[in-house]
Amino acid sequence: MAELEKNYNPKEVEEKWYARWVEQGLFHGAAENGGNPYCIVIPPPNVTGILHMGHALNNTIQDVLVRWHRMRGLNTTWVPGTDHAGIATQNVVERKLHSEGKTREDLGRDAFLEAVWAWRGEYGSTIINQLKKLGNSCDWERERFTMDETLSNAVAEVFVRLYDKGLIYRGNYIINWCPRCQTALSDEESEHQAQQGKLYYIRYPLKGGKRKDGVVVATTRPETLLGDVAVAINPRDTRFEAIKGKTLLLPVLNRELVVIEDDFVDPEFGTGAVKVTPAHDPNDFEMGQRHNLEPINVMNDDATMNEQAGPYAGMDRLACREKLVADLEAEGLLEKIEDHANAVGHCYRCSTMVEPRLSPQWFVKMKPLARPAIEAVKEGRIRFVPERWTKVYLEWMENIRDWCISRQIWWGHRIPIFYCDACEHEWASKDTPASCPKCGSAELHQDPDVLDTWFSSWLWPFSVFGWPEKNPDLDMYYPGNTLVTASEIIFFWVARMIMSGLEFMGDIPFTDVYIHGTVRDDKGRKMSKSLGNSIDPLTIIEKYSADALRFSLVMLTATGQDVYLSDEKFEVGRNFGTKIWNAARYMQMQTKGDFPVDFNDPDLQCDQLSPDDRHILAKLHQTIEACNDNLRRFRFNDVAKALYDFIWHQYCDWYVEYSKPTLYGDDPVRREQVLKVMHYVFSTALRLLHPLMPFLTEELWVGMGYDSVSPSIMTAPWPTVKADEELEELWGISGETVTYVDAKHDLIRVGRTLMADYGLLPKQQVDFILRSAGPEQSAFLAPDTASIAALIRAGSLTIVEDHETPRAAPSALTRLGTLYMPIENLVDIQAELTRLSGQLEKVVEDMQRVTRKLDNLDFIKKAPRDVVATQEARKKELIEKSEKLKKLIATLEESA
RNA sequence: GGGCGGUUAGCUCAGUUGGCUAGAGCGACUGGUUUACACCCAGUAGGUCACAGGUUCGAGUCCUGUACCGCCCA
Repeated sequence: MAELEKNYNPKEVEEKWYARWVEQGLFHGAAENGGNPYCIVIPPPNVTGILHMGHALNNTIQDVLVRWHRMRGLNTTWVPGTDHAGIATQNVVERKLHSEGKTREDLGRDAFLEAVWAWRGEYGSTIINQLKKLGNSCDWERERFTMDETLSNAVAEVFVRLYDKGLIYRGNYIINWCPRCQTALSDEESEHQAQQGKLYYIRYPLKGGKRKDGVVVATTRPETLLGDVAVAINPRDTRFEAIKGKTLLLPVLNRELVVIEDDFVDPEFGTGAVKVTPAHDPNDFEMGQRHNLEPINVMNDDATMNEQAGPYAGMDRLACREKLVADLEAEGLLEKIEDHANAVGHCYRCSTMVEPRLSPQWFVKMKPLARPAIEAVKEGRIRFVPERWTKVYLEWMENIRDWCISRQIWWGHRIPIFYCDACEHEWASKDTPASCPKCGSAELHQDPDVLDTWFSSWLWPFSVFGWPEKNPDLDMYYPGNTLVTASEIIFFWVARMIMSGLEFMGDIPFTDVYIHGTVRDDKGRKMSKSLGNSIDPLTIIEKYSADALRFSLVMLTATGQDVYLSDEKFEVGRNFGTKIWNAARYMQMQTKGDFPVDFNDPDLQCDQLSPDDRHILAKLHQTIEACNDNLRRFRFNDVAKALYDFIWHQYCDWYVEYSKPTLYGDDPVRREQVLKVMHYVFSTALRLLHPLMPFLTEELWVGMGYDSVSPSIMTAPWPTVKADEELEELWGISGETVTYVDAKHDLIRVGRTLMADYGLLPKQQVDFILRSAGPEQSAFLAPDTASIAALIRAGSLTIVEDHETPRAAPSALTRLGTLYMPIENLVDIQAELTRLSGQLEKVVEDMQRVTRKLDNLDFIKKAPRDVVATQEARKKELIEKSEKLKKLIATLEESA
């Protein structure tokens, strides 16, 4: 056993162990090892990503699960990797090119892609290296990238299958267009942001009529009126009889507009008449289809106005809005402008305002895929934790819309659709064809677009294992067990993985979806680079250690609730680590040299165990049970709390303190027993804590010599719970003993409080007297007096029987008896009377409350028997307490 | 507009099937150079459980409504 240093050095320790674990292949799971599998696939971070607290929380939870199951002996793998983040990565590389004065068009497609791969080679493992700093026990041999050959193969395979099945189609619909990224986005990638906008009321004149004969429409986007082809009213709205069937004139352009009647129009909104712009609004598009209207697109790709916008051609959409509004006002056609709160879509990658726009894109037909995925969750084959997310999932799935999967960028999986230039045949093919299967022409071209990154992510649970190729890994690890993620990604990813798993594997991808909270700053704001409020996990690791980061995060994060963080909050974890380190140092000082511990068999002598030994053993087993229970229920903060309380308060505050007289004493038999108990308890606690604080626990595992039985704590067996009967038989642990020790702790606290109240210091060696509550208590107490006195920091403790009457002294009631602190010339009788009267008052109040309950016949009749019994016992206890207090007060008054 | 979450000690939050005498950490205050630890030890103070009704023998917990904060969807 190497001597532990006075101070724990996390940085050195963490680097050392991580390297060794990887070197020894401890993170790797393989099908050929057999056994029961446990598999988690990581939510792949963007290859452009930088570690933030959300990742830290997400990965810590996964690592806790993985380490726990690995210790339980399951064949465990946690597959890591990154996704190629099409838009984000392309943006990064384009920005870089831009700074060199180049565009991607200057390079051409192939050279540009080479540049992206080069960028990925240089910077793509940043986030992976950061994940390693957290201590994640990912199966690095299985690291995957969504653009890897096998994963790309899976993407093509899936595309072709869906295309041939008729579930992928090309269509001209309104999509979300990002003018900055110059690509289509899916509905999920357009983030609605609330903003204070304006509602413009614009008069559309009646053709051939007077100015006043027109109709006023309200719009939030006046610039789109240039693409108007109609004005719509609700057929039941009687206010517009005068214009039904008439023709209106579009302001400025004087285009002729028909008046249509459509149920979609909400008579309550604006004036009840709305402009119809089929090329720039999804609802208008549908109305246009119903009424056979020809859409007019008035914008270019970059959201400048095109030639259809007449005099506004070439202007940016917002500049156009400004100019147009001014022109309308000049013409007297602007009735009014109102403030109007609305939500506008923004690009999830660059936050540019999204433009709804008519455009030919590729879509996946989702309804058929959704059906089985809805069933899987409804039937409970997949479970959301916390459960409330089930509803969110089902709601979305039941109203699912087709998925726009084409992107007008270069970085990503190119759509495997080929066109014959000769016969215009269109088909999907995994491999690049040499000729048209229909007419044999070699004049072919491939669709220029690439697929949405999520179109590869949704295959992740099986593509990482080499699907569609059949292999043992896929058999072993699919379906996986738990998916750990945040709520933001339920639609993007979780729902789609369930659909793809069922469609292509014929089985669910995982059984549990654990949704953790969002990490926020201490003011409740989402952490973001632009707000500058992020806390960098690496800084925290530097300052407090990865273990501290992990433990604090888990301790602070209640199941599924958002967590508010600030720097100081990580002190909890650091302090806890230091506490454990010092407890280990204490044990090592006592052990002096190697002390063999077999954690499977602590080899204790039952008849040599004290109540305190039994008490800590009982609490340890309660803690194992609490850990198991809470881990199973994904209640990680309760796991952290149970361990914190056990190690710090039960073990360090009580047991270690209790051990001192024995370990510094001269009874070799007792000494050995206590040391064995300590090592058994400590080695077990370390294993329980390992998933939360992997580094510290490994360092101590080896440092304390426990590696003689199991070389690494990572692969040491997870502690097993012993049943109460077994504990009793093996070590004589009974409820009575545990109750006694709990009561003893109270007694000691009460003694300390008396001393503190009187400002007495240990060096004053106060002699306490305890009038025992009865012979049973006396029997328990007899061998403990010295240790109790030591823990109170008193000079001595004398147990006396009931009939003896101590003289007036500060005193307090405990379950084991009445404690007196007889001190010469120090008693302030009046102060002591006040103190005791205060206590009596409280007892009387409690007694009244209990009595009121017990006097209530309904309570006696209807409450369960044990609840009534508890109240009766409590009443008895309170009566005794009040009598004793009265007696104490009387004694004091006599001596006053 | 629809849905979800939150409101408990000065702060951050637990509180699971109603039995609570409402807990923890941090902070505050008092004391402490006890032979593991001041990143520590001992002790103390601090709560109308957002508000209003209801159900119940019994409500922080269940139901209805209100207010405020936050998130998601339209």
